[in-house]
Amino acid sequence: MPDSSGLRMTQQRRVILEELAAVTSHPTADELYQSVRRRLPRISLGTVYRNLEIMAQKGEIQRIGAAGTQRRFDATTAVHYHIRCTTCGRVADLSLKPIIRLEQEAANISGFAISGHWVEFQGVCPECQDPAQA
Amino acid sequence: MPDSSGLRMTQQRRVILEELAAVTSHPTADELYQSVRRRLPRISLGTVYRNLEIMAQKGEIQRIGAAGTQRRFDATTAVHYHIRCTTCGRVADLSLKPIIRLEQEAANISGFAISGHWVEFQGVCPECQDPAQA
DNA sequence: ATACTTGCAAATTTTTTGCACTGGA
DNA sequence: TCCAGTGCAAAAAATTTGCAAGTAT
Repeated sequence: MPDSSGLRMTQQRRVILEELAAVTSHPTADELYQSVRRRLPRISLGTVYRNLEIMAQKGEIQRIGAAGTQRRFDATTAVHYHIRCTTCGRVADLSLKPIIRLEQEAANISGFAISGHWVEFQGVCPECQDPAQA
Repeated sequence: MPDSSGLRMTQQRRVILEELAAVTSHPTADELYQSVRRRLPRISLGTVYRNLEIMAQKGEIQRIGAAGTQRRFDATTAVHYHIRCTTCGRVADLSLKPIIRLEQEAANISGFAISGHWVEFQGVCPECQDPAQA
């Protein structure tokens, strides 16, 4: 049978992807819904959830670890590192060269077929370290 | 002074901590509730949530990234690495020597006061790679 | 045309909270 | 004592799902 991926590039899917790619803030499904809504007022939150889930499954986007309570997403599937402020909860990207070698090591130890990895640093951001300055 | 935290070691807190320390499965609040319940039948789910939250805040336990939908916890606060099967969702510990040097680098780049970091590898576990064998 | 997708709404699941009572230090 | 902590229950938040209608391919 033809067409194994079976995914269609609908307007909703495209806009969700575009909005996600446009920010570096690792939005939650609801945050994304709010911004997508400005372009597609009739889109539903359910559709956003469904698409994020499907695309994450297909590896087109990345589901990142819980910074807080909610699930967050990232359009950059390439391995990259995050840093989270334990005080204000902000999550930022960190331009640190990923250590791919680690994946080989992890594969050897675990027997898993490694597809990627991600790293999150925890700490207190400059603003929260010095409240007066903020 | 000895204890500025103001935390009391209640029976509930102690049992939650013990049960969490007894497993390596990084349970969700509800899973933990189920096991704590066997020892303290009258404990409430709310209490489990409250304690996990408080202890995570105090750094006595670790809140780990969303492996799936729910928040998960880990009694080991030392930096250690996880590996998650993208097929079955299982999360396991990985005995890989943590690269503390990374924290220094991250601190230099970001200006954050780094308190820790964690790494999660994604991949397919041996069982899921070969279903017939499992 | 076919069957993947959507919007809507209801249902679930997960987490938080108010409150009066309890128990640890 | 006295206030952090608890159980309970209700509320809020987050996520999923059934279904009829819409639309990429």
